[in-house]
Amino acid sequence: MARTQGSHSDITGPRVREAALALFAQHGFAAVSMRQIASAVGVQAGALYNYTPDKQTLLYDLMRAHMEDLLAAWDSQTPTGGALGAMEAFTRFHIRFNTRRADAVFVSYMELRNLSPENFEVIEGLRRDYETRLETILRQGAREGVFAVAEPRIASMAVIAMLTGVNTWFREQGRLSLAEVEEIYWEMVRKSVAA
Amino acid sequence: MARTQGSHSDITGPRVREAALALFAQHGFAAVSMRQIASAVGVQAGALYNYTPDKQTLLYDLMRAHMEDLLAAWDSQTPTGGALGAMEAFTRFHIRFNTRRADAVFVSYMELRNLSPENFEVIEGLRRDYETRLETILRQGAREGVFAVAEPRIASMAVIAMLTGVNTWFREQGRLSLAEVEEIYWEMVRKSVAA
DNA sequence: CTTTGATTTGAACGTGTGTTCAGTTAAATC
DNA sequence: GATTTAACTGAACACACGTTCAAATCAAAG
Repeated sequence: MARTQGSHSDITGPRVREAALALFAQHGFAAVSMRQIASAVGVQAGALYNYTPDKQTLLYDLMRAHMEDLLAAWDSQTPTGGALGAMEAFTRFHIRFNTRRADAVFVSYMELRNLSPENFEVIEGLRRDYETRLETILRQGAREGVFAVAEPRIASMAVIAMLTGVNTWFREQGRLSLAEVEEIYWEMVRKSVAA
Repeated sequence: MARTQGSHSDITGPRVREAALALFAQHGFAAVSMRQIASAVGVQAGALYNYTPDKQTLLYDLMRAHMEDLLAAWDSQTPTGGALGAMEAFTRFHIRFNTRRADAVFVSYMELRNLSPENFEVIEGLRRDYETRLETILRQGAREGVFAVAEPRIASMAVIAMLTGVNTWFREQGRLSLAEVEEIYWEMVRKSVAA
């Protein structure tokens, strides 16, 4: 045998995904060609097919990886302080995680309609899983008497929509630091679900 | 002279815009061809160029019309009851207006990157105008002592993000009526900015 | 140094793109 | 009914698309 499995592959594979993510975020999935991605990586278009069976699967893999990272990152935390503590942890986690991966967040939201029905179901399921994490906190808080939410499922979607909105305007070099942004949003979130 | 200006034109023009809006919302601007739009209207692709100079301008006109409708509809209201009354009016207005024009809202948010720089500036300006309407209410409420918001501009974006999120899950035939949805969101919004 | 096979190239495939325009159609005016 | 002209067709333009694959390349193993 010659050449251990994946020598350039170990480098090119990630670079393909990085370039695709950045380009998809900037121009949209449909507006980006395989040749553009290849050019950003520094290979010919044909070489991409060593790393993905097709363009659609490349998108799907990016989105699935992002959603699984998100869930794994949250699940690796163990918030203390009851429902209120969990709520604060979730708020700060969501803002921090999402602002650091703006491209992946953007693509995972904007390009859902470019997924095949089966792939869409998987991604949508992961999104629902994430929402359920927050819904569980809200229900727990209602039992504890610290939250008053008429519809925990809808409240969880409302809070997530509000927090994800940070990505549309936040810039690392802007007037407000990430810590300040967390503070502002945590205050609003806290009050919005408070008993 | 023969034929008053625009006979079929009066009918075909709006139909082109309707078809384009629906298709852009469903598949995305870049993924929709002029031939698809023409086919939905029942004409050949060439005929579309009687109604738009090019595909890009068709998108721009749809987005501008939507944003101007939004601003005009809000400005035609004259809320009473001080800042709190205005806030409630804004919340209910935004939900009602946006759920009824889901396609236009979706396109106006998702396809910003497909606008030319000049066109983008115009649409972004209209969006800022709308946010400023809400920001003004928040500042007024702070003066009145009924609201406590550290950053009115950011709070306005947070509230709008939360309210626009309704569009991602609300269905006319769903479990909750629009009135119930308004109620749930108004309670959350009210508390989130309350003093 | 030769062998091996993973990796990449480069050209080709059929199909679709936005846009243009000479020519056709048909409705409204005189 | 003849005339006018807005509205539309249908074909063409040059170019770009995703994907395939035989051939070339080249780093590591023997």
